[in-house]
Amino acid sequence: MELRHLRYFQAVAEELSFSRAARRLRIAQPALSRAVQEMERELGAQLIERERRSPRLTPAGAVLLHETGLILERLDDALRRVRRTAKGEEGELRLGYIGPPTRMFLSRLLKEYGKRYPRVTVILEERTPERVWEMVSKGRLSIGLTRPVLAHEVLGLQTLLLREEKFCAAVPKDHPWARLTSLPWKKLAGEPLIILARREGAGSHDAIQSGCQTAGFAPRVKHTPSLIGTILQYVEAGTGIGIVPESTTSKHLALIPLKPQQTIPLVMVWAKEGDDPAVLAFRDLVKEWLKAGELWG
Amino acid sequence: MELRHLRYFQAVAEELSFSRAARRLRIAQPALSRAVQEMERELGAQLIERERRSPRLTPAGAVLLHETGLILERLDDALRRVRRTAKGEEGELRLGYIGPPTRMFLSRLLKEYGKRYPRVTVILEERTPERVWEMVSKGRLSIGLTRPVLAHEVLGLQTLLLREEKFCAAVPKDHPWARLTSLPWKKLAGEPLIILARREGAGSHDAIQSGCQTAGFAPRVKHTPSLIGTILQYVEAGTGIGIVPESTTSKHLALIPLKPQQTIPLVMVWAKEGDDPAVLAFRDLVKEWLKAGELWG
DNA sequence: AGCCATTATACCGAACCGGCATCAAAGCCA
DNA sequence: TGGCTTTGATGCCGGTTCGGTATAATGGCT
Repeated sequence: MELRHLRYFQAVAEELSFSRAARRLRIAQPALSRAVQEMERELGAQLIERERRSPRLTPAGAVLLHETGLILERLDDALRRVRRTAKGEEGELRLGYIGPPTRMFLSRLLKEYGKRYPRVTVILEERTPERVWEMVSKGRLSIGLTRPVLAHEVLGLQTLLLREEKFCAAVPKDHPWARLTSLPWKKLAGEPLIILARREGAGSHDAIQSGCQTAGFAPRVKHTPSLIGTILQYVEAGTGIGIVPESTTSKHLALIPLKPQQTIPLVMVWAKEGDDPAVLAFRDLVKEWLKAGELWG
Repeated sequence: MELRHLRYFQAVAEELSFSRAARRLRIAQPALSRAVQEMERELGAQLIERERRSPRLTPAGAVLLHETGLILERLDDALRRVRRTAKGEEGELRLGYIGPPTRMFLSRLLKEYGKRYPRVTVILEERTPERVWEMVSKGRLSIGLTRPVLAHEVLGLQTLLLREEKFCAAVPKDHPWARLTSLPWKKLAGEPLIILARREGAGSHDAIQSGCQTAGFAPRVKHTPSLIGTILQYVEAGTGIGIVPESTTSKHLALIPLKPQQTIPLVMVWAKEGDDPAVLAFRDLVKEWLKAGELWG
């Protein structure tokens, strides 16, 4: 199946006539007949009924016509955007991020960015920390907001530290610990813990493990859901104690910083050789806000 | 530009290597180089930087990769749907309609239809009455809900009368006429009238003209907006008297039927030779509701 | 510096695409 | 009803193009 087939089919389906469509496409009619036949063979479906004088669309043909229109239109639009991007007339910023720790500033940041650079289309992709790294290094994302991962200086990637976050214990508001201003790790020994699944953030998971080890005990992990929100649900249900970064927010729970401080960084990451002005501008905006302390309010 | 180019580019951009991509595509590497070069020439834009050992995407290339993924995915999906439609495993109902007079029943009707035939995808297209006819006759729509137009039996189209609507004068609730239960056309002589633009519904427009002519005067038309809603706005602002079909609803206005009755039909229209089960089912549902009086509540 | 891997170029054969000529079928008209 | 016209399908041919092999050029790595 090639675009040629789609374009030819579209012409025939719109004109409801092979010969008229052929004239419109400036090719001979037999070529059209053959192209449509090829499509029908490949799809194993009749697209056009030709019994009568003027052909009619089958239901399948009607579906295809509709989709074809959208696809060709979309392609046209895409190629136009590519050309304009190459000329620097517009840009695209593909931003990958991890949800919870960016919630505090991301929407504000994007609003400001959109105001300053209205011709840049922003594409958001929420992924796991590792996936963000991988996609940035492959050029699928232009910028990532994520956790550091094990071996990352390897590839031509650069990073900027946005914040060091402390870990907190999350407990119900009526829990005996709820009023504490800090909590030693060793108090968690034996408690049922709820922490993020390792595949959703190896850094976070491992930092917690190491916090416990330093305090001299092995954590009793009860659940490892994939979303921070799910951790909070478990805690609210009284299933155990959640361990979350301090940027987490919750109405019904108390967050108590753990001591000694075990932190996990939030970083911005990008490809070293990026000369995309849209990306440069975003990096600069983040640096500006970081200096002014506006990122964290 | 052909799909081949898009597929090839996608492979290269994903692998970030011509030779690896070539292996994945089971073609030789030079063919790939050529195909990408062709694209770059056609677009007048560099997509991939090849200076270093491993190629990198330019901003334009990144935009194209993103769009390519969506387009190819969409195409895949479309072909799958076409195949399934041909086998009768799923269906598509492309329904064209005019907004205001269908508002009373359309959402209820579609809900019921969706419940009875969950495998049918419904595609809605709101258009002008003429456009609905045209699209049905060309097979772009499977069913139309619209006004009759001048010469329509010509094509192989069939119709079903859903309703004869009277015309009403729309006035503010505090207007002297607001309490009347009917209003003779001739009272409108000299009044500033607000009626729908002719291109949005020649039938409606002409029926109003003929109502005035029969009453022996030429209407003083003040505005002809393209939307019924706009007519209501004008009337609320005290700009004049609106003429609308009785199916119009408004909180702030009074609608007074005009006498002698000048009516405009609402019809369902479809292609005579339609054997699409999804369309058949819809027609039957409408007939059923029409008989039971459920269409108009 | 030399080797290896990767991409670009040159050339060639084969496949494919489109054009022409022709055929079969269906409407249109007298 | 029978010829005329129009439309889509089929067969065949020539030219373009697509992909493969061989090879050159380039850059990274040891």
